[in-house]
Amino acid sequence: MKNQNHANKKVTENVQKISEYDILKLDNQLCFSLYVCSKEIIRKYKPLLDPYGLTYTGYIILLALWEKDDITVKDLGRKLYLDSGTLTPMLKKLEALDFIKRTRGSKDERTVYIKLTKKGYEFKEEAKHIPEKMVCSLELDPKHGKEMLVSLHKMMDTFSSTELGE
Amino acid sequence: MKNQNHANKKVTENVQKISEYDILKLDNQLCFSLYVCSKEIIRKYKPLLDPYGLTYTGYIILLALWEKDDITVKDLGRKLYLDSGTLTPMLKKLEALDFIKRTRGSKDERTVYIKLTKKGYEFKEEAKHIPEKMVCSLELDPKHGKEMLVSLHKMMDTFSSTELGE
DNA sequence: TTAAATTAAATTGTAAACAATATAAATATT
DNA sequence: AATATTTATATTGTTTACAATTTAATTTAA
Repeated sequence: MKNQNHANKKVTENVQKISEYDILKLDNQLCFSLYVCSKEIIRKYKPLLDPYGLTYTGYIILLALWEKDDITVKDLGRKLYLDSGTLTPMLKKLEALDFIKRTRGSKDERTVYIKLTKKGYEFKEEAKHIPEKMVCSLELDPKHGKEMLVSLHKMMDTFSSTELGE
Repeated sequence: MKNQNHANKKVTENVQKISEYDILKLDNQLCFSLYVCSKEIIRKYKPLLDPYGLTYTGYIILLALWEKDDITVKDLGRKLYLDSGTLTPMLKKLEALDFIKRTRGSKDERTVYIKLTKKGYEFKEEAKHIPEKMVCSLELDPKHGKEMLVSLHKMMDTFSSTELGE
């Protein structure tokens, strides 16, 4: 008990005075660390994707298509949180690289369907090794990684319900 | 026991077959959710920062300066994970808005020191309300938020040690 | 059935970010 | 001291991303 008291006192001494401005400190800002981590991880992807002529954005488009092929630009945008202003040029590039094919819907001429080509489909086999390499280079504790995923997905749910709502 | 067996069987039926490709699913990719969350949160900052002529990047530069004023471009870049290609034009803009002042070091003419102006310093008072509003709009469980911060900072440490190392 | 409103994708213009390079100052080497 | 190397910032060119607008097709309302 005595000991505990003593310990507490020590802590109190060392503890920094909590200011009303603490909320403005970079280290306390979730968005800043999300922003830095995503940028830096995407930078780490670069050397792994470069050999295939892919950028991170091209890569996540393929990830989406491997889960569900033959999807409209709109649905792709909903899945990836990207709009046509970003997707249209990106998809043209992926088509030029022969990963995908874009075709106007016959029933509704406004929609454009995105389909994987043979090359695009088969690239999945090669791509399996990309996340493996990334996990290594991040030296991330898998348990914390999973917890983070859960929290981030909760957050993402609030985004889609407010803005891109259905 | 019998019951449990039965339950297990049911679960096994419902459970999706785990494939070697699961690692490629968007929902399992940490980077993708970091990327989406940071983008979407930054989007939420926009209406809060617009009235002051600030972008998110300008805002985090001010956050850094409120913690430590009179800092070189290099140190600012280290803190914010940004390079001079991004910072130089950004800092010129902040100077034009009279938030900061840029002055060449007298001892070492290569360095540029960034100092808050009166307006820049006083804006801190106003800015206090920005993160408060953000936290609300994110409806984030504070406990999960803190856990996430810890994990993200661990990750950030690995970035700086490898690339920008000192 | 025509006019108005909505929708999907494309386009245009702009800002952020980075890679690569340039410039100029400081430091190290010979 | 003169040259080479390193360092800090600036510049240039390119890509990603988004907001805002346009175009064309579809749906709704009159």
